[in-house]
Amino acid sequence: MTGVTEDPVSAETRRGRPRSAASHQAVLTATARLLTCGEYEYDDVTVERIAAEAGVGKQTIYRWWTNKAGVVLEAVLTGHLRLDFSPVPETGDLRADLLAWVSETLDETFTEGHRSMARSLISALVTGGAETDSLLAASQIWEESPVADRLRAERDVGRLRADLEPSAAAAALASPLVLRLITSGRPQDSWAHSLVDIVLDGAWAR
Amino acid sequence: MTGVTEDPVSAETRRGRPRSAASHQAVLTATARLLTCGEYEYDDVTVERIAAEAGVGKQTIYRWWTNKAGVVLEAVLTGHLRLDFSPVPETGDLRADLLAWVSETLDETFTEGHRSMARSLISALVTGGAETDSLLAASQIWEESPVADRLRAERDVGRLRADLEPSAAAAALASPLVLRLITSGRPQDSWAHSLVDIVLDGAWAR
Amino acid sequence: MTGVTEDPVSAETRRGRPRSAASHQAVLTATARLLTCGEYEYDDVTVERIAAEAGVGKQTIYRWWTNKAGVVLEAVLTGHLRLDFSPVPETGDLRADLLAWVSETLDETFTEGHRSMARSLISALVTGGAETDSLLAASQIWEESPVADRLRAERDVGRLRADLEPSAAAAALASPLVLRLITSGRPQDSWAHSLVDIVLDGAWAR
Amino acid sequence: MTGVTEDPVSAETRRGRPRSAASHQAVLTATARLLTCGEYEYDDVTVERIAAEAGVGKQTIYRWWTNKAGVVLEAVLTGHLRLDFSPVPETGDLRADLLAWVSETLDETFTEGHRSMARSLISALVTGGAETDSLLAASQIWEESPVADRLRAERDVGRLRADLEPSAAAAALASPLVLRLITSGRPQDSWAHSLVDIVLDGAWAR
DNA sequence: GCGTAATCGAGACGGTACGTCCCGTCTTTCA
DNA sequence: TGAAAGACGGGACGTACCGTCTCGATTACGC
Repeated sequence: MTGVTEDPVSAETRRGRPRSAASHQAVLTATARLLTCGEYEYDDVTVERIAAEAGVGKQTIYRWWTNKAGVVLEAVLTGHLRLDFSPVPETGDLRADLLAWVSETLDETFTEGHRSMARSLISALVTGGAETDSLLAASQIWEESPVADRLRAERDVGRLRADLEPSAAAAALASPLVLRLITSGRPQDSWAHSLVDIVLDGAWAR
Repeated sequence: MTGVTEDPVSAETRRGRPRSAASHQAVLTATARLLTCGEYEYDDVTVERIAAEAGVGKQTIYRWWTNKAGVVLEAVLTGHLRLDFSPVPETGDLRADLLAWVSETLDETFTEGHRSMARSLISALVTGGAETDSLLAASQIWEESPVADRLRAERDVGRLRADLEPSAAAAALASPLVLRLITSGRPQDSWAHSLVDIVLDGAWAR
Repeated sequence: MTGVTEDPVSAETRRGRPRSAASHQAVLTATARLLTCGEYEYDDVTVERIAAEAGVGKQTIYRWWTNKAGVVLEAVLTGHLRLDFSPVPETGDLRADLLAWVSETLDETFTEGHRSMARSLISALVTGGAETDSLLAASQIWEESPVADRLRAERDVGRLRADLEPSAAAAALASPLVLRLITSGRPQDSWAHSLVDIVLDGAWAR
Repeated sequence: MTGVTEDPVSAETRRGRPRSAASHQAVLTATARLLTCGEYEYDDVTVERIAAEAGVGKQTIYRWWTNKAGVVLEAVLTGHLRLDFSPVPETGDLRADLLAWVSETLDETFTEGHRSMARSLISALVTGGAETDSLLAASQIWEESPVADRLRAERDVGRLRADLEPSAAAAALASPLVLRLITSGRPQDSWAHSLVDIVLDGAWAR
């Protein structure tokens, strides 16, 4: 969407003060819009296109970010572009909840829109260089995920091992899904359920 | 393994000069050589450079593959370019072996060379479009990993649950490492060890 | 007429399958067809296109000619591709006849089809190298033109100077038209008529 | 002189950074330099080489001209690249002067360097398409030639017919030479002298 | 009448230039 | 005076042809 948007907010702010904050926002929302519209992959979303979509000069983008990866990454980390992990259901039965979450996640995210966004995020990280790494490092992505939160809660009420590292467990569960998401196709449900079994029960024979 | 553009119909009676398998191979080995020499990242390895290194015309590359990503990906999947996972030690103590493997993997692969290659692989996947997906889908990358092999062996002698899915367990262990590898910096050893505990013992309190 | 690369020695005892005269003809007619259809300029008529149009292998063309210029030139010189100079009218009044011829030539040839063909011929000469030069040198293009014929006839009956070189006079009349044909647009009739006056009357004041 | 793609409308209020006249000039001088240095023919002078020689991006060339032919043609028509016709001697004897000029022109220009440049010019014309035609149409190439100038002067002092069209006479003299220049080899001096006789004396018997 | 040899159409080969697109920087004009 | 517009130098892309080469199939001649 381009021409129609004469945003009243940006119209007023344009007067006395520089539009800087408005432009900054416009870039992030434009980036999110382009990436979610389903028409463009990461590589197709050029800086020029973002600038045009945001109604912003290219230089304005380079004033705030070092490159496209930074823009995309900030769009993700600030929530303009959500890699929407579903919330974990709360039936009281942890295994059933996790199984439900995995299934839902697979169903929800194995749509082209979500895959494209995940790829974009990874691309941004991969091509972004050192400063994007630090951006992500500060984001505590696993620690704040719905899965980690749930596992932490279960541990705190004693249902899970006291020495459990919730972020590690969440990573063990979610990382394989993410890798599958950006690479191969949707895995079998049985494969995903095995994952839950492993994380909960471990591999040892009893 | 033939190129991604290979057509089963053409197996009948192809007219004209047949495609040169030698050129095909030369491209893959040249790609591997460039990516391994430590001098170039994925983006620095241009199609023209590959062609020059392989002593091949650029058009020949585009005759076999749709783009650079396809070339790199096939180089990986055919083993010309190895993402060298360390072998798992065999002391008899599975936990100790996996811990050792994780530590070694972290040490070995968190060198710029390995990270670069991982980034290249991911870039190829992410920019490659649909046909690279199918290439990877057929690759059984986790099923063939040293970790999956070891877990399968342990299961077969009864030390691990009979219903264990080795590839899922291997994914639970390795995927988080891969994601860290291509994104943030080297994780703490303690974080990695938590991962081993989860995969072996599970999360449940005893 | 055989191709420029034809070797008289080889005509005697050639082994193997003889060259196909049919293919040779097909190439020339295909070249003429492509160049006259109005769709292609000289540069657009590639060897590949000629081969396809003629239903002939590319190598067959290179077996007979050294390059495209040779093909086009032979097509012209053998009459497959005619640079149709109109005949000169024969009313008995030389000046009127030449004026009429000039006007008709301008009208007829300043159509895109003819211009394109003239350009093609010139291109062939310009890009063709030494052997195409000799081809043309042997063709006596001005000596055989309708204008030269007419001037020669008039000279032989004593109406023109006995020492007149008909080919030079024809060149003086036709060359400016050809150059205009391949470069600028149609000249004024008055400009063309001045040309006739100069060739007939000369420039001296009387 | 502005480029062929220049648009009169754009003269009003152009936004953004204005086009660099310096780059425009640099391209033309670089083109002339390459074509004059004797090392390259028209086909050897690639757009990339021009850009490099001019210290200019390739895109900048395509921003001003539609193709290489346009560049070369403008270089010629703006005098950056001179098709150096010799000046006509001034002994007072017009016939002797023109004969001398013809001989000198033949000697001077039938060197590979001049032929190469003439071929380049013709190639540019022939491959340039419609917009190069208009460029040339406006160029008055014959009207400004040394020969036309001399003829005009002689007419103005009454030695040549008052109704003589100098450009037509110059064309009658020079065009045959140009055509010979780009096609066959150097003509006989006698042939060239016949040309002068025709232009001065005309063809009629006296 | 059977091999030998050169041709045929077809199309891939190593090259090279093309014209387009994008990067990240710069230089204007406008509000 | 800050930002939009857009040209700049640079460089990779994917396409189109060039002229050569290699296929299987075909077609003549000489043995």
